[in-house]
Amino acid sequence: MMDVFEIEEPNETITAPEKIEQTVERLPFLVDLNPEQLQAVEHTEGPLLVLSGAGTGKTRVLTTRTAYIIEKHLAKPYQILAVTFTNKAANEMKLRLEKMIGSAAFSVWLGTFHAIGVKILRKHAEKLNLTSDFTVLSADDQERLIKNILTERGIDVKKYDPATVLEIIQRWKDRGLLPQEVDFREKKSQISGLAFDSYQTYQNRLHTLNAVDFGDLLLLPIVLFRENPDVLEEYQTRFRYILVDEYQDTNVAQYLLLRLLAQKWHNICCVGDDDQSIYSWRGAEVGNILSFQKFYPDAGIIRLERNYRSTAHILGAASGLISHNESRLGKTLRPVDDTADVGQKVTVKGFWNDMQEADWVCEQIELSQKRGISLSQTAVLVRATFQTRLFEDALRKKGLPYKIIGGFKFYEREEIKDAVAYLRLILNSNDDLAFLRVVNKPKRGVGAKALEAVSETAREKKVSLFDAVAWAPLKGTVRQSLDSFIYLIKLAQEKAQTATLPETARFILEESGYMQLWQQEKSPEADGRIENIEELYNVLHDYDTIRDFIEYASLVSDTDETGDEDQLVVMTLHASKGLEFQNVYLTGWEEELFPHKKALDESGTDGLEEERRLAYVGLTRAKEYVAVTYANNRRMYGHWVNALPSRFIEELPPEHIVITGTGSRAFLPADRPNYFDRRTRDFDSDADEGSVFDKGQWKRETFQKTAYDFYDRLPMKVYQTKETGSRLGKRVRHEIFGSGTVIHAEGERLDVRFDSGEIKKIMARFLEEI
DNA sequence: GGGTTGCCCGTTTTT
DNA sequence: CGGGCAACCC
Repeated sequence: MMDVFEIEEPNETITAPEKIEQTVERLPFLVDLNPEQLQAVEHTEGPLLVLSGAGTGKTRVLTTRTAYIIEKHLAKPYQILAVTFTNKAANEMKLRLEKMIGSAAFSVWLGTFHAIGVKILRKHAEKLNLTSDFTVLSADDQERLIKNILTERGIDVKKYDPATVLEIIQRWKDRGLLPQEVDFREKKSQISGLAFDSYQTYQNRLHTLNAVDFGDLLLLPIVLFRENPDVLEEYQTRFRYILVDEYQDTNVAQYLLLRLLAQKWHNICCVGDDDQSIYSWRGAEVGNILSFQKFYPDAGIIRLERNYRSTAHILGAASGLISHNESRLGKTLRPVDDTADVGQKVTVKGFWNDMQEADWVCEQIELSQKRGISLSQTAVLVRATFQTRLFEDALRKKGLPYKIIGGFKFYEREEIKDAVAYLRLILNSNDDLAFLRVVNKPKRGVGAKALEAVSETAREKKVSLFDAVAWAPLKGTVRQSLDSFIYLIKLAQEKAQTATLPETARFILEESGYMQLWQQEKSPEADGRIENIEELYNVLHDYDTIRDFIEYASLVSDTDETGDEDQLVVMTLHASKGLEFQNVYLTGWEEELFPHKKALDESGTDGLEEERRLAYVGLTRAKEYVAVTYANNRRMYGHWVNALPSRFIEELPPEHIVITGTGSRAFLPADRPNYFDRRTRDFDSDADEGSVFDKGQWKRETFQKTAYDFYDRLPMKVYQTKETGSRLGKRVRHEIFGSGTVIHAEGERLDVRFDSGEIKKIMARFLEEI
């Protein structure tokens, strides 16, 4: 739950840390640590990078370190910032911390990057010309918005995919770039040109909606800090210690944010594993971890290599595989105990086709279940979601209880989004996006024509769609049904004053006829949808206000799986990161599927290495047993495709694997070029010296603003005194109003006389200097 | 304004 | 093969 930040910290004076001496003699929780972990906990002052291999106890280090800082009175709980990527990780940490230090755990600023971002933004929203109740757009809201923008510009959205445009914009945001900061040379293709041209409009539109998107939750705090050094200082002073989980997955924006916050005390501890960086396609910059020392020259580095999870054979297989990667800091996983049983070798098995593969896996699972291995200790991992269907069928046939993870997220389901939109409308009837979502759901006879009339009126009167209904030129049934829709929402708003959240929700969904919509439908999914809404009511019980709930729902994508039942899981390799199982089945190890063709086509060697890291993640999920499988023939999109075993299979050291059945290596064509022999790989030859970061990893077109340019540029920007007056007289360009001259400047608010003669107040960030 | 057909496309997706 | 979506028709 998102109850992370509720405690207001007491306003007490802070004693300088050096003045406090160790008041706590024995910290019992330290005895469980191995020497490296202990070192990571005790090295509190100055930047520290903890390279933490899979299964080496990084969460333990993070939580213990936090507890240590508090118990040693180096800082108050509320002076510590601990960030994670997922809510799950944040909750886990909070729970463990509470066990160690009790309720003080709840005063630590502990949450996801995005939750921290939202918290900061809400507090200072007005400085960014937002109000503190801004909405966080969901992924589909974002897409609809960008689609509207493209359509308005007469772009054929069939030819130019809005999702791609949005993605390009997101990547810019991931790199901390505002519209005016994106280099025009990034218009490398037609589609990126479109993104370039739409980015500013997109931001303007968000702004009018009093909304932000996910990227903004990181980007806007940076803007806030850049433009308000006093605000930045407040946070810098507060956060004496910063801890970061999964550092290999941070993007540039997150890096910048951390850097800003850590600038005063420099006590930043980042924990991560470069070998598990699998989200570069989402904007993660593995460079953040690879060049930590470059950013923080006085940084300490500690390697955690003692693996508490897997057997020696599994570790050997994983280490052997990942050693084929060039771009890594280098780390070798060792079993904790050399004398322990080395366990079973990794099983490698090939099949004629995908169905046989699935059948075999399910059979094995059934067998091991009979031998006493619980299903919940078993995972089937796939590269792509379409593979899950096969296992679904096979498992159902066998009657084995299973759960497919991923794909359909609770809060992304149509019915849940609809229900949430109703709630949003009750919370704030000016929420135009919510209005649009539900105004004709169930059907109220409100079509495009009526909506156009309403939005026309809204534009004229400068009011929300909701308020515009009253004035809009509507007649007949549309008039009637819209009026009663408005009335119903108002009624619900009243009810919300006194009723509980589930009651309010039930009221609006029943009275609006929304539930009926699904009750009448006879499709097999309809029942599921109703169940989901019932489940939503359950979730709502945990919240006091719509606002609290919306905040939660907009930042959390899945219901934290309750899963007490003994069922096995089928999921993607990506989704498996951070989890562990006794037995793991790694399926579909075939060329083009894994490594995936697209990864190779789009990102070449970097792509291949990321795929290999994915394989490494998969292998290291297992405690005792791993089976790697592949099929020679696979049904894809209706036709049969044949495939070669994955090159990754060849990269597994022979001494750690056992090849069984038809899965002979003879399947590998003898004449296949050794295109994955790393010695023959085409690599940047002039980069033999220097950090890992300098090697081939960062071959980018020189014009592109790499993370580096921005990293170097940033501190200056922040410490620059505000250049209020200097903007006077500057020639600027605005996305919509065209070019003009700055005639008055008041902080970031500028008065611009546009060439059309119009004078407008515009925020500097919406302008581009020309 | 709403239902139906036919066409396109098909990796991964922490928030 | 099958879902999603836009053009198309009633």
